[in-house]
Amino acid sequence: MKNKEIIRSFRLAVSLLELHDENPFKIRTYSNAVANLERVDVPLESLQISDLEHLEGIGKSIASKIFELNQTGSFPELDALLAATPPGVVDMLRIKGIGPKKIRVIWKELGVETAEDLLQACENNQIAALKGFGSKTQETIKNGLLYSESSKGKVHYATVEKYSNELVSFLQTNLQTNLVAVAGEVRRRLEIIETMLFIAAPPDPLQVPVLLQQRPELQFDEVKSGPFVWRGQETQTGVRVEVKIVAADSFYNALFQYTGAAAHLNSLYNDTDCLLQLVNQQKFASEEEIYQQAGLPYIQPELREGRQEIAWARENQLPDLITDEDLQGILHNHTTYSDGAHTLATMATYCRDQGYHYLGICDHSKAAFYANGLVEHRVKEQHREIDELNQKMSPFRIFKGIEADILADGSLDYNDDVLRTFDFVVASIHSNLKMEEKKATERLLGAIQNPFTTILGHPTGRLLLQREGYPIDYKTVIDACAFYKVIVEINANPWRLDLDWRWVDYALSQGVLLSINPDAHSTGGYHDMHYGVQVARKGGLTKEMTFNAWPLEKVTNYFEERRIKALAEVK
DNA sequence: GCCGTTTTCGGCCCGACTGTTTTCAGTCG
Repeated sequence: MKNKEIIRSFRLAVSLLELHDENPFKIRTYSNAVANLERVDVPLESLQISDLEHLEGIGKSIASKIFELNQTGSFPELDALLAATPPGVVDMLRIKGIGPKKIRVIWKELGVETAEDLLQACENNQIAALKGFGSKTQETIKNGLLYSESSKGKVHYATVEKYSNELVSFLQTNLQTNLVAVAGEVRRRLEIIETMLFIAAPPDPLQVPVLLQQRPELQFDEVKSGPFVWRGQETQTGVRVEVKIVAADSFYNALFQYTGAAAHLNSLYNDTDCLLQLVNQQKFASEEEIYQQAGLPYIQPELREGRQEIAWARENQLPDLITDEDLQGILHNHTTYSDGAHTLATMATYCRDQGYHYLGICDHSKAAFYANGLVEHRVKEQHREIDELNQKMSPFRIFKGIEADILADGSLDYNDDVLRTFDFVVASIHSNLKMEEKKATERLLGAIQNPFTTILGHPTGRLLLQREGYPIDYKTVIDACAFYKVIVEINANPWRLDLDWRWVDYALSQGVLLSINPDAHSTGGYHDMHYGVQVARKGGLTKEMTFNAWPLEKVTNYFEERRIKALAEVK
């Protein structure tokens, strides 16, 4: 069992223990164990019970539970807790804004055991009438339910990327043709995927369902399928799968038609004709040929959303999109100083060995107590270690950064004397996420105006498919970043991808630089940068405007100049 | 349930906010 799955099981156990009103100290122990397990960087399944017991926060009891999880996929106490809880109540734990205590009340007092009943209870005002509840809590629950309902069957792009490539290879190999490709949302690199769509031109259409039947993870939906379309579901993720079967000479027409969003296909490429009409008129031997026929340069799939790519193409102004290989360094990363899994030295070495030239360490600041945020003397300690490593690892460079919490009033949680010791500062909101647009925007503006703020971190705090970000006035925030020369982060974590790519072109139009930051909490986290690049490309981001695609020297100078300017301002 | 002893019991991480209260419990990060 992977560490992540083990941790997930214990997290569930924590919630269930809370739900069943168990001893709070026992709950705290489990919860501590989760926090400690997150920092373990060896596979837990490789450890014996005696090794497990030596881990911090893990005693005899939890050690044997971890061991049993590995053997059987569960442990008796978890099974017992699950058996004592209706599945619908377990699902309710996912709703943001209410926790186990409130769920317990709803379950016990009202006998609500499913999401449907819960929604009904909200509609009937039964929730608001409960002791300790009110109309706002009821509204929160209702919104949470509707949000999770709307998230059903949807997954993050990162969840399907590898799988969809594998399925293409599988079909190509077994159909003995190269004419199989990913289309649709996945090819356009949308951050959320509802359907994995494939186009295949097999020698014999009947081969496709036969082959797909060999895949145990795929469930066939006979009713929705036809002779030239296979529809079903990938059962691990619940995401829909669709394979369109076409003749070889229609392959590129189909690929084109099922890649672009409707708005792209319906766009006029001259004064009278749209791309869809064009592609219905004749057969093409490549997508390049289609655009050529339309008198346009080739448009990358991720841009085909029907926004302004046609206008760009018509003026020959298509951006030269950023690539994974363009990135020179990795900014905004955590270490064991705060809530990361790997030490500073490990994070630095791995970064260098991946071929990058610089690393920005941005552990949590002191207000983030829950994440072991750095109080002032630990900042100094970290800076000493960075100095030492920089000596050893030169010309590779570690920048002293911090992810400073933006407090409720828009100020940062260190004073200027501390802020001045960093090479750069990523300012992010982590607390009080429930805000009106005006308050959230003003809070961000406060941070943007701080002369020490270098980068604005995950601007909306959203967690895709889990919670919406706080609402912000994007234009005002981006305009302020332009005015105060603050770089905007594209947080590359597949759950965040925040700044949303739909605002990248506006930021660029205002001259705002963007930085693709993984927010890595382990060395593996660096690889999330790939997802950041994907959405950045959708937004039209170029190498020139990607801050961490700049070479080391240029980045060093930028930080230095900004710091000097900040020091002059606060004097 | 874990830990660290004043070493087999007793104590056990925060701070802010919200929504509900009318002094505080629940939730979040």
